[in-house]
Amino acid sequence: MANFDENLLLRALPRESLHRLGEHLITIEAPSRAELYEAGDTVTKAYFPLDSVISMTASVGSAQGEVATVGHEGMIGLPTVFGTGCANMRFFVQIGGRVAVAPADRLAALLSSDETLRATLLRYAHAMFTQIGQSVVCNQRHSLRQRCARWLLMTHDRVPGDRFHLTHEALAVMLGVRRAGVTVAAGNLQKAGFIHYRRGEITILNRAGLQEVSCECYRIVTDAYARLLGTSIAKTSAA
Amino acid sequence: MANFDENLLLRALPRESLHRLGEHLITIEAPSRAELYEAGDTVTKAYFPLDSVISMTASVGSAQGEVATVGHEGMIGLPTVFGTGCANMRFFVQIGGRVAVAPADRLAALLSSDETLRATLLRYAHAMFTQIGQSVVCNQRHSLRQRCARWLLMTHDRVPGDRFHLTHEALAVMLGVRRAGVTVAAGNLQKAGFIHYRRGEITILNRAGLQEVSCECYRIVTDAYARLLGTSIAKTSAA
DNA sequence: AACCGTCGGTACCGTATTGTACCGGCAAGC
DNA sequence: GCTTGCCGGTACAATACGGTACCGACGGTT
Repeated sequence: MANFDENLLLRALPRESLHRLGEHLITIEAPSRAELYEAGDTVTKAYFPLDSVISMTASVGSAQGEVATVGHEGMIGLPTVFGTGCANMRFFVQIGGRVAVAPADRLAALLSSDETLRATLLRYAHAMFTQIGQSVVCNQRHSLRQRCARWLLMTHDRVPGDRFHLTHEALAVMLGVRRAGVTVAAGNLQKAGFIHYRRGEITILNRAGLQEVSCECYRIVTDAYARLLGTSIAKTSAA
Repeated sequence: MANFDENLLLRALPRESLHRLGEHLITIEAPSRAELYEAGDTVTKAYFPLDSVISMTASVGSAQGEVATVGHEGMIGLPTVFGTGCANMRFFVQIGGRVAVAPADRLAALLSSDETLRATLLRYAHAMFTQIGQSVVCNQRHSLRQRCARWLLMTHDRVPGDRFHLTHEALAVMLGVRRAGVTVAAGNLQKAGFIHYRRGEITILNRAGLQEVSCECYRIVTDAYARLLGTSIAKTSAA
């Protein structure tokens, strides 16, 4: 059983549901840039991040744009919950770490018998809906600086500690902007003393400052997950 | 029973499921700008648009930005399907028309007993996921001109005939840009002979032309709904 | 110690879009 | 008939961002 309740979604399950699902869960180490599945793939496994961060992307021409970020507050494998079984987005490991994995068919079997499990995962689907919906308007209206701060806050909430591996290049892909654009925006945040960068290693120094710069979307989405999970996913202070 | 199968999602239901749900459905006339529900509202009714178009919006500061468009291919009331019962977006009538309405508690009761109904609406949720996810990256990368063409195509697919009521002002709010910006973009499309504008009444003249200008997102989302419904929602030619 | 790939800082110009404003035409109401 | 909104066309400076390119610095490899 171990530490599966490091995942807040699993932790929100009643003891019996978690126990039944836990039978089929194993913990694996997910290296950065590993692919969980591609658009069009049949979903054979459900993933519950423990301290890793997964990016969900959609294709735009030949490139990929980030649609959502998933960490210890959620799961990857909603197609199984929806009963379609086919992913229509790409999922890959943005920040390496541990992930709990279960076979999708086991999860599907449990879903049909365990009312509470189904209810919880459907409520998660709704929270995810809110997250993605907010991102639609966020990309419409908010500046690179705001979105950059938001992304850093979201990621900080999902990793242990205040440091994680992330290059300007990777962040640029996520935000759908140029690498040079991120350098300017992130350099700004660094000058303000909110973060510290050093060759792909970023340290969060001042969350309050980042929240000041970030758009409201950070708070809106965080609140939605708090309602789902009964506990806030935002780090309390850090640095 | 009447014409509820004007809604493609209802039409995709097996005869018995539709019959049971139809018992509780009534058709109403939804006037433009009417509000179905606001963010935070308890969902008491489920709506199935017949020939109207509903906009789902999220708040950005004091304004609202469009997240998704729903027409005869879908429904409004996913919180009931997810079992949360609480809307976290605003829904209002973008283009007036008829809507089939059922009490949310009746739908909820049917969902727990009717496996096929539940499966169909969950598959719809997945299609909606795809639509919103694609919109996230669409707003990241595509020009106003492309998004404008896409919006017009999507709306054209959801209304009867080739004409509908829409001001530059309303379209600007939907796309999250200035009214003057829409005037330029739409004027462009008009000069190209793809559409015709006149005081809030727009006529689609050349779908092929619009598809040429529009981004791929139109096709990707349309295909996702085609897989769900078993039939394409795109108008075949029109003009 | 030399090498090379990764990473980030900076600069240039072009363009899409914003903010703001003004103006003319159509339509409905008195 | 006249007025009053609504609707759409246009203009202009300001800005945010894209495309591209170059360069220096660090770090792992041999």
